[in-house]
Amino acid sequence: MSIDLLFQNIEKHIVLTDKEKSMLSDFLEEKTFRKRHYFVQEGQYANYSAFVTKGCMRSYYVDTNGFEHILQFAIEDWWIADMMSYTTGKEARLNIDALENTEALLISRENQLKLFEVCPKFEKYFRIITENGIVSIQNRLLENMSLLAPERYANFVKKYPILNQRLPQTQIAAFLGITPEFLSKIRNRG
Amino acid sequence: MSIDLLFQNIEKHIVLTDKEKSMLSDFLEEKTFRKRHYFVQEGQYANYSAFVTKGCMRSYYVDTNGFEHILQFAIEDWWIADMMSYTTGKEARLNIDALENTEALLISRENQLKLFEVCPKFEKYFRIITENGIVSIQNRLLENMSLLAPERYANFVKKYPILNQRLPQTQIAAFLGITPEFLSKIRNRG
DNA sequence: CGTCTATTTGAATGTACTCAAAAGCGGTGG
DNA sequence: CCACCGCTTTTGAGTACATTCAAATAGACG
Repeated sequence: MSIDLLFQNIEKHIVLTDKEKSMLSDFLEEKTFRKRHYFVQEGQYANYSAFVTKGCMRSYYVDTNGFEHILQFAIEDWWIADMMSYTTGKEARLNIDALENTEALLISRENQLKLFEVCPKFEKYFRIITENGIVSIQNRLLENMSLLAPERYANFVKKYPILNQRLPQTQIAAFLGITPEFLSKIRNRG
Repeated sequence: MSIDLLFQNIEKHIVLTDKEKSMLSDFLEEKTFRKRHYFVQEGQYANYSAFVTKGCMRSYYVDTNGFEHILQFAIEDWWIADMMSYTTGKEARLNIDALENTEALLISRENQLKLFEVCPKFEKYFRIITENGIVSIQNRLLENMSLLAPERYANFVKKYPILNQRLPQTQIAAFLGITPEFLSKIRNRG
């Protein structure tokens, strides 16, 4: 069962009883996204968060010149959402779509908050992974500010070797904040 | 009382009883930092988080060439910490110091976690402000990737007019990810 | 095999940096 | 009150990193 992946993920941080597992399970929806299909589109109320159990999704911002800037990739065992829309209820500014055929477990913000009331353990779990998320994006921001593109790419390969194999170069470039042409030059020289 | 500022901050998100307030109060330490003095230094175990009640602090990373990159400013009513060290217990990679004479309320990670056990409301509060923190830093990362320096500066002025008045140009430049010389050129018509 | 997309390569360009020097500003002591 | 010191800001010329645009090549997929 794909939900076991989520249970395992949660149990890295807190311990769950069978009852809590089934409670959580009741609050989730399973959904598949075919390659290129959207989970979230800019302008929508994106009140769902997705836990990927198979495949790969990405969240990205399209700037005023039409360029895409990727905030996050989510392969198996990762959560992805437009946190702004999800937590505040405002219109999403991000798009989230599937880079591969993808299976995910969805939870609505409403259900998530209910879950927190019924069982504060889950609030602890999300507090912890949100803390981890902050640390990770802070690191990324500092890397972007302090390193040149070839170094950022080297770090990316080191940190996410699987993504480097699995994703097309355009996507990696849009994550690193450089053009695909320049990434090509980095790969084939320095 | 300076702790009232914190209570007000918390009560934007959850409701506190007097008992809970005094409980929180017992877990906090009041501390002052003179201008240029450190709250956290790279290499330390930075197991305290600070809520600034007066003055201004900054967290920053010093890269291998000795350049400072500012992650966050914290004036009155803001929390600041090396989240990585605070949450994982590892050695800090950031420095945090006072840009002005500063007063802050400190909470140790240990006490914070105790507080969560005694009263899950506080875990909710920190879950919420951590969510808000993610949204804010995600926006900043996307701005850095999609905007030119003059636009980033314009947004900074619009978003933090007080900081723009209150901070020296070198600090703002180190936050925006540009050199002080270039910020000078932007300000004087660029 | 043909079409569509992704990648490679190169020349010209742009954004921001480096380095250096000058000018402004604030605090301190004479 | 003025003179000096240290620090920040300004300004300019030359340079580095990365982009843009265009065209050629390679891959993927029906």
